[in-house]
Formats: sequence, structure tokens, C-alpha cells
Amino acid sequence: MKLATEEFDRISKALADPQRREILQKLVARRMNCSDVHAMFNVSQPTVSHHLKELAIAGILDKEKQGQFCFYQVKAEVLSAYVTELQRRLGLEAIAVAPRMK
Amino acid sequence: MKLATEEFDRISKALADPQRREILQKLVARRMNCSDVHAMFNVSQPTVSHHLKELAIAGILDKEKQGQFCFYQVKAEVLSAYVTELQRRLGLEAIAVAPRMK
DNA sequence: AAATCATATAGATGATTATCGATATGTTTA
DNA sequence: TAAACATATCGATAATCATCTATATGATTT
Repeated sequence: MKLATEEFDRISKALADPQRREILQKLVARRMNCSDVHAMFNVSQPTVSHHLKELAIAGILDKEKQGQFCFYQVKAEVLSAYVTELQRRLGLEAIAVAPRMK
Repeated sequence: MKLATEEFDRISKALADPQRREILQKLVARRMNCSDVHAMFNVSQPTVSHHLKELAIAGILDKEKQGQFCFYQVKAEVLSAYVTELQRRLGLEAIAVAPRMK
């Protein structure tokens, strides 16, 4: 999977915020909805919603609406592609990075 | 090499800016001084100086003064450590990432 | 239908930051 | 020593952004 420059930029920015990285890390462990995430951090619900949106726009989260709930899930292939592209740009050995086995 | 959270945060932020990533990429190819870098981009000398400083503070550039010149060089081990830590946090297989052979 | 719950959006605010021109500092050269 | 050069710092400005409260929208439950 090849990332366009624009996507790469967006992901880099999405990963620049510590709060967002922490949220992402929780979602790596398991798919969750907005209030699950909200319950884990000391930020307001709109802030969580905003961060999830940023991560989704960047393409590293998948958003799936189920009734009144909205589940967010990590797109591991995109993260893999990002890391691979990052390595390439940084002149590091571009060893293929696979999503961890479930 | 293990990165402290603070270092990891700094690097993430340093890598979030496109201009800074482009500068870094040039330095991956070869060690350069400030005016070399400046000649490559359409930003002012103080801006280049600022970006180089940010990258150096983040620990991914080494600064070496030689007379009136100031050479900046990529610290590949730090970049490797960053990518490895990023993979770990993102739940990707943490295959050891080595600097490319010179 | 009304109340409740989940999420998103709107609008505001304070903090951070990328950038600049001007200038200071330190080094080399004429 | 004066001029030229390389780099860093200062102070300002405009843009971005993380966060909040208030509210809207939409779904479930009573």
C-alpha cells in the first residue's frame, strides 16, 4: 500500500499530539466506541470526538456506526504503510512491517 | 537504545512539520551546513536555523561547529530507535530497524 | 411522545508555532 | 582592522490547534 504525500503529511500531524497517540494506543488494543475512549481520559467528550475525527481523516482509524454508537478501529495496513514510508524517507532499512497477529 | 517518553514526544513533533521533514531528508543523504540547507529551500535563513535547532533538540541531528560553519548530521540510531518505539506503540511487529549501510 | 443516551458540531479561547526582518555574535579574508 | 560571511537570536505576526462549553442531531428506551 502506497501513501500519497498528502496522506503521509496528515498522518504525521495526527501522530504529533500525545493525547491522540494515547487514544490511538488504546484502540490498537481493541475496537471501541467514543464513550469507551472518553471514559479512559481526562478530556471532554467533544475533544475525544475531535481527536477521533482527526485520526479517521488521516486514514488510520475506521469509523463504523452501529445504532447510536460509533465504533472506531485501527487500520493496521495504513499504519504499516506509514511506518514503511517513514523508514524510507529517513534512510532506514525498509524491512516490511506487518500488523501483529491477532 | 531506549527513548524516554519526553524524547519520543519531541521527535514526533519535530517530524510533524513538512518543511522540517524535507530538511531532514536532505540531511539523510549527506551532512550539510546551514547555508547548504538554506540554498535548497524557499525559506529564510533564520527559519532554516530554527528548524535545524528543533531537530537537534529532538536529538535526531548532531550539530558540529567547524570554524564559522555549523554542520548538521542525522543521528541514525536515534531515528531507528524512534521508529522501533513507534512500531511498538502502534502494535506493529517490532522488527529491528538498522541504519542503511554507508 | 418524552426522556435519556451517544456523538457531532459550533463557536470561542489560549497556547503553540512557522515564518519573517532586523540585528547580534563570531569567524574568516582582504 | 575592516569588510564579508555564517549562524543564531530577538521580537513580531499570522496561522494552526487542543481544548472547552453549549447545543444540535440522531437513536434508544420507558
